[in-house]
Amino acid sequence: MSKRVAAPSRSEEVAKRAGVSVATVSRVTNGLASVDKKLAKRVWEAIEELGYVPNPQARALVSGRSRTLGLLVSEITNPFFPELIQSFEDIAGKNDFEVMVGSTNYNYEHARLFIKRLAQRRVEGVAVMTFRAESHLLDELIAQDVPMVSIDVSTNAPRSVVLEVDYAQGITQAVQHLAVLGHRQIAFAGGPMPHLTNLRRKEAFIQAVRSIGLQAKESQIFEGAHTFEGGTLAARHFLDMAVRPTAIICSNDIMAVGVMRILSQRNVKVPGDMSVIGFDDIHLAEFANPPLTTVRMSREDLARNAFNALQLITSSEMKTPHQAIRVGTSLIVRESTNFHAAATRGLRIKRSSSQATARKRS
Amino acid sequence: MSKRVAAPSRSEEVAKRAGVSVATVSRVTNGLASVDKKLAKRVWEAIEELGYVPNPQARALVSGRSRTLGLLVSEITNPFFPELIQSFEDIAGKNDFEVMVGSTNYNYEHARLFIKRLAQRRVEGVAVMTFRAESHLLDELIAQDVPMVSIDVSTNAPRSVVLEVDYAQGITQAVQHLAVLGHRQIAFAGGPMPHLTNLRRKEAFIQAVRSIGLQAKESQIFEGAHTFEGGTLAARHFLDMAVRPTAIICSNDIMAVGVMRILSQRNVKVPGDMSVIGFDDIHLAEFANPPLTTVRMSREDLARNAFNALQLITSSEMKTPHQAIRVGTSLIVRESTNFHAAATRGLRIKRSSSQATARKRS
DNA sequence: TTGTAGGCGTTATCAA
DNA sequence: TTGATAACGCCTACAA
Repeated sequence: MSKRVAAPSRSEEVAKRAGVSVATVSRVTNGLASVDKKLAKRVWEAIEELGYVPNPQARALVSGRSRTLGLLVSEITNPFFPELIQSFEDIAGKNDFEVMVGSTNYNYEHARLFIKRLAQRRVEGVAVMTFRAESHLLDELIAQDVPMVSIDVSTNAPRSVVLEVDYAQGITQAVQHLAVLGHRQIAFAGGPMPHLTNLRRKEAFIQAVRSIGLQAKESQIFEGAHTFEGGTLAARHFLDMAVRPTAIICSNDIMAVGVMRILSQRNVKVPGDMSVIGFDDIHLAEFANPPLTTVRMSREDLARNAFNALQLITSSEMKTPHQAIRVGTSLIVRESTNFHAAATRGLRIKRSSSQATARKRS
Repeated sequence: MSKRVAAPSRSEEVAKRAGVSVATVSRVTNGLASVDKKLAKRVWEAIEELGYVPNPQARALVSGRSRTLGLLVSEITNPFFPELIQSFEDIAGKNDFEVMVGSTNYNYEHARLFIKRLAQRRVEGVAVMTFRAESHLLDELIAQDVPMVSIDVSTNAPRSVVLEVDYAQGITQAVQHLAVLGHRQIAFAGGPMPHLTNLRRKEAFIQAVRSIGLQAKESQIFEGAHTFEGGTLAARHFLDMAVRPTAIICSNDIMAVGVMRILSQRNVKVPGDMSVIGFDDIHLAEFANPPLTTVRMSREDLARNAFNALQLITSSEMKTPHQAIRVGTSLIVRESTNFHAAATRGLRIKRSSSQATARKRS
């Protein structure tokens, strides 16, 4: 109820008011059982009246725990990340942790500076939520011996955990979804292959296509940039092929939007003439025209798992080191995919890896 | 060069190694002039060799300064904010401040919790970068007597500064841009008027329209939500009017995208049949089809001014209290605006507020 | 169950 | 200019 001004009160004042020692106040605020109920109540009242809040700096100093976590993303302005940041901060906040958010901006120096600040502030753990394997960065963190969780790329450092994204899950759903709609010429527009995540997405695609008995032709796989322009290039490539694909899976939503722009310019209707699928499920996907069918990678899952992993490492000293945590992906069907007239005759859909009938296109 | 592991070194170790006292080490790290050059050099060497980094918690404890700032936004996932957050963190980081980022999520309780955490962590200032006048929140902050900077809504608190966004600047540019293109029936799709920012945008529009000698008819002003759906509603409203506008200015980019969706569905070409202008200049604007002409409110300006204001309050005790800082807006012309065939005959464009010739539409 | 007192790593005050 | 040393606010043996 009461509002103090300026100088926050100290435990000593609380102690005085409650007629106990500061030690008892400390015990109460830390929930140690060994406090007489009556005293505890008096202390809580004093705390309430004074609006006392323990000084986290003093706490950190004596306990050696900063109750601060680091979160490193690629760019805050990349629409994939805000939701991840939000989720991570929420769960961290609920557990009384603050989080320092920083970005690599795809720039090693920029990232290094941030990591330096993390170390200075004595963070208790860092979540490296970037999709480029910045192994130098990981090394830097490892050298500081700070608990770490990363995506896809595992390290052999003792206090680190990796989040393994199951790209295959969602991409397989995407391919099967298209197959059910009658598509047999399915193309893939991927990102730069040096990056592990893109390689895995591509491989998941190839795997998925084969598993329904289709071939994964080289010409139907385009390697470009994960950008709008990358999408336009991919679209042009596929459109100019002798045998046009009837569907394009992009390894990123923004590429898909680029693809759709070119299709629109060339008067190729989506989804009438061409189905398009994205990856990530950023906001943009929903507002695209038409709304984009896409593979969702849940930022909430990523964040929660990252936080929990960090807690695990810090607390239980990890009996099972180098443990990997799986994070799923799943298809979100919107309006950019549909039946394709020219590719109607049935395909046998199957989930196992046994043989399926591949057919020639007429 | 050298990498330590685990336990960071303390100033005492540095002192020992350099053969000085901890006091001298402190003087060196804080750049106090009164240190012998030779000694200082020895200290720096020791610092380097040990990889010593001052413990910020201890520093904060004794200095009473947390070197932490708070940043409150509406939602991190709203594409307007990430750039603002990024800029704010960058400039703060460069000045050795950390920042705690939180969101209201348009939910008072959620915001209150965040503010509580800010107070607990003893932030030295808070930037309230939200566009709804959450005056309760401001009061909460004021009660804690923490330096504060807010947008649009000024308080009479001693240690607070307001950032006055000059909506009129960009909106006037937008209206004049349309006028030059021959538009005379210009409509405005605004957000909920209870919010000061929306009111100001609308008033800026009315002012701008009048200043070029046109009337601002009630029917040409739509009040809706700052959402995609809000845009669709606005578009329907305007499309169904007896005298259709030839251009629509939206007080938000996402509305503009909603407007364009309906236009596309009704086969109204943008910009051929209808020009559309947004507000904010979020990423989405660039990727819209066609790319959206919009009024940009610079997040970088906002962030920089907010940070500087906070510094000002904290340091110089502000000789001029309740000072307001102006932040400009400006038109970014892309492809959603153009000449309108049916509205060709010239308008006299003028920048001053003198009379202009208004003409009847034929 | 409670209180006393030492220490966490710095900075700031005072002598020297 | 430098060095002891007392804070800063809290936690945690250890004693009572």
